[in-house]
Amino acid sequence: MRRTDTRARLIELAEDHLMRHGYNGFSFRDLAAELSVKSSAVHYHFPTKPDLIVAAVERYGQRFDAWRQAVSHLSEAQQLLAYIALGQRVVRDGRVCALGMLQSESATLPQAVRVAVDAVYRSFLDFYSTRLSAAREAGEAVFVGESDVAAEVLGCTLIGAQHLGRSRGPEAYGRVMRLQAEQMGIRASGGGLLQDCSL
Amino acid sequence: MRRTDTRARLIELAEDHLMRHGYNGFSFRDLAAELSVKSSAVHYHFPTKPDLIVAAVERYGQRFDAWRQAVSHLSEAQQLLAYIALGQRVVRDGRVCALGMLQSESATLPQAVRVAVDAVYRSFLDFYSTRLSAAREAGEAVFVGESDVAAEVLGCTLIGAQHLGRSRGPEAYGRVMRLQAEQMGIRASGGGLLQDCSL
DNA sequence: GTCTATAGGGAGATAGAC
DNA sequence: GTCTATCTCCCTATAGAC
Repeated sequence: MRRTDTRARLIELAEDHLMRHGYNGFSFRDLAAELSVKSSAVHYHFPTKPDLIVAAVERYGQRFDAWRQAVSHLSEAQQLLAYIALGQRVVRDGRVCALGMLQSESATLPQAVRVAVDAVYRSFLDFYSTRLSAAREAGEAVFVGESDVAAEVLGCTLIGAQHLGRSRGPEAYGRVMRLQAEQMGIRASGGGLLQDCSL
Repeated sequence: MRRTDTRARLIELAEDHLMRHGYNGFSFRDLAAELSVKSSAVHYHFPTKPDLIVAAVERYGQRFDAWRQAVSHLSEAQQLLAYIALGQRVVRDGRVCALGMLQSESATLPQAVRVAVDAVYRSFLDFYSTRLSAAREAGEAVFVGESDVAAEVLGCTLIGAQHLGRSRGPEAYGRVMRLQAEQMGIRASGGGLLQDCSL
């Protein structure tokens, strides 16, 4: 059977496997089986595994950029809370942020993948940092020091909470992030349901 | 060559590999080579890989208990700061808390290992929780809500910061944990060098 | 306790037919 | 674009000699 969208499907599938089992937790054969093709067909589209993963990570970054765009109409604090809520849905789905997964595997990753992860990580940090900074000025957040560092703190806690949430239930993620948000004085002033900002 | 301490050495080695590359990041052959024996000798001491890892995790818990004992003379806040400082030395050494590593792999772990990790995790959480609670009463910490949840927050941030520290340098760990400690109002009142509490 | 030898399987990757 | 077939390597694990 001749298909034209295998390449795109592979990137999607790879992203999902990455978030569930990490770089070393799945093989080309696994992906191939789910698309009812052989692993050699996968190698046709992506000669090596790093090639595929880099593509998946880059797409992950693009999707995040799209998400940022989609929630940009919300208040600063609401955008942060929306991302935290998004993180919980990911955990409920048995997954973890792809960057968090890859970061924990960083010592066993091909260099090309590490580089790609690093680039996308900057996007995420930029989001946290700019929102936190603006939120503080708008009186929607209270924290000390540079917003860049506060952004790192928030990111670390979120990743840690996702790992925790997978082994001890999604409620653990909720508990942790709720308190952390409170500690950073993140308060939504505008109202509105965060559940609406999925994607 | 006939040895009597291979079993103990294997547990030590396994712990180290666990902290560097995780459960799926090393093999019996790797350990065997480092002890200049064959992998079948490893299987003699530990029939299966989960057997070895469970033993390593349990020993990790025992070492942590010993560490708690060793720092118990310090003030509550100092004990917390000592653990945070210990975490940075681990990162400088290219490693990560074994529990943090295993937690991120949780989806691909044999059940026996997950159970062992869970048990030891409770030790760590108990440490955070009791120290935070006592520190708050002693005016050495300021945070809202239950100390159990604050403990989870601190633990998540620390694990996340260790992963971050490995991919972006140990200073990142320091930045993050310094701010997080500050946010939780953790202040050492007694003085004294934290560097002394290595173990 | 450790060895050699080996079974049985899965990984990433390639060659050449269709 | 996808297939079959195959290579090479590494993994966990076992049997039986020393």
